[in-house]
Amino acid sequence: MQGSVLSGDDRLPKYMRLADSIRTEIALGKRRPGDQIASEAELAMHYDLAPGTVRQAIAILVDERILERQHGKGTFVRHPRFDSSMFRFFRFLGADGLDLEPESRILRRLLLPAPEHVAQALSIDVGADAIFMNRLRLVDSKPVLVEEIWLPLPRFSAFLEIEEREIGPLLYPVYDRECGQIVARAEEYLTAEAAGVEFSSILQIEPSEPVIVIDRIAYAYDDVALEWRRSRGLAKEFNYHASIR
Amino acid sequence: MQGSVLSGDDRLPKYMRLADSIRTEIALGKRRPGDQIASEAELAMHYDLAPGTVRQAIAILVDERILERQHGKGTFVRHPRFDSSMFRFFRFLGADGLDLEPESRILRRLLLPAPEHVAQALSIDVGADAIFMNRLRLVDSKPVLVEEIWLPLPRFSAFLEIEEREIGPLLYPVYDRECGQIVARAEEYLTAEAAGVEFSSILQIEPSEPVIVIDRIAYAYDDVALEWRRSRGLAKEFNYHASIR
DNA sequence: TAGTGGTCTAGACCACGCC
DNA sequence: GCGTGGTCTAGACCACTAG
Repeated sequence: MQGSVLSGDDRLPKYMRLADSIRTEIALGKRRPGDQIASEAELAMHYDLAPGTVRQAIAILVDERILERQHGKGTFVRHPRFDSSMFRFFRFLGADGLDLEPESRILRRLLLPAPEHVAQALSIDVGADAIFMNRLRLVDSKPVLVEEIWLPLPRFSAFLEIEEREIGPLLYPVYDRECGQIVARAEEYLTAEAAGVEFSSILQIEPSEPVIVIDRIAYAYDDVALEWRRSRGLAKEFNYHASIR
Repeated sequence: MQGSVLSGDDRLPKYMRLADSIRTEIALGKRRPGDQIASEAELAMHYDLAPGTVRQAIAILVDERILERQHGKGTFVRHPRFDSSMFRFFRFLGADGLDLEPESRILRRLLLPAPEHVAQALSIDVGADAIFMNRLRLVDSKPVLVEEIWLPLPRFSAFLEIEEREIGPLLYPVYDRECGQIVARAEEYLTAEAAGVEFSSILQIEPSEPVIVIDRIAYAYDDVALEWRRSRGLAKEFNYHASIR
């Protein structure tokens, strides 16, 4: 049992360096969502650490929602599942009172020069070609959400080639399957404005009606920005809940 | 050092029962924000626990933002300070580009029968008398926020007697000082709507302009609901940020 | 029954803040 | 120098899951 050595700055605590090491493995794709990682005892043996130190490292990653523990089974790379997270903001109820996954209709998908705010978020050059996509989300054939989505090249070049019928309402599984890009977390910025002429006609409301605007930047495990998205939805359907301490 | 015994359900882990016990002490007011709690070694001695078990208990309360640890100094009851937390949503910048604490002007303060949604949130009877307060918040003498605030009786009866000039822009310190009520956490619900005639005239905007509506229920350490508040502010000034994983 | 994470013990030594 | 929390060790035993 040749004790492997922790890499990284040895002035850092061992539990941090072990957490970094596991996080990096996941970022590199050596471990994928759903995979089981080595048991605490195995990790302790492998890195020549006390069990408590290993637990501390895993606790960090559980807290970051990168891993999840299942008592009696093992520790697993967590499935990030917030593609349909607009449900955190909007409730789309069907006739039966149940949540509906809005249908998706792609209006445009093409290469365009990235505007400044997008380029900056995605760390690409202003004016460099990027994939732009315009989607409409509908419930009962009624539009509820418009999305503008930007994806950087060459990371997502495969995305332009996919047939439209292969793209369902959930994009992040497509990014993973077709482009090998896993979205691990996101930052969202929220505001509200009057719909205005452009979006009121798309959303079939009055130009003066308020819409919620949600900007989202999605990141990979290694903090590379993968997607910029701006969604506009009817304020009427919007309700957000937050706990503060 | 006669070993005290942990109270509570002895089927629960000891670290949870210790955390409950400390939390209860704070809820009862035996420990107040800013107070230092016993050191880990003292707690371990007092309850006849291993140091690691005590650490685990404290970690829970640190995670709940009830305690905070300061290396080399001790562990303290945290000061909940989110009265001015509208800053998490709205940025009110002065001419110098710095954050401003909006001034506060009380429009009304009186006893009224509680409407249903308020009564439910505060766990009082519908129609029972409660304190209602209407405030306007201003920056550079321009209105930016209107608030409707409800407080339950008899808990807050002293609040009606306070002179208006003693009530500053921050209410929670007043609740503590004058009524002995400490706000420990809150739940917020956010939506947007057109201002409408009533609020557009107060906020000096067009009735069609969008406003953000934030409902907040504030709770004590023992989860008793202390305050119901609805704030309306200019959507233009609003920007909210959230990280999701 | 074997293997996993969850709880708990009983320490040692280090790093920090303060006097 | 002293008391605090932070890191780390080296285990034991319990509770849960699965074959």
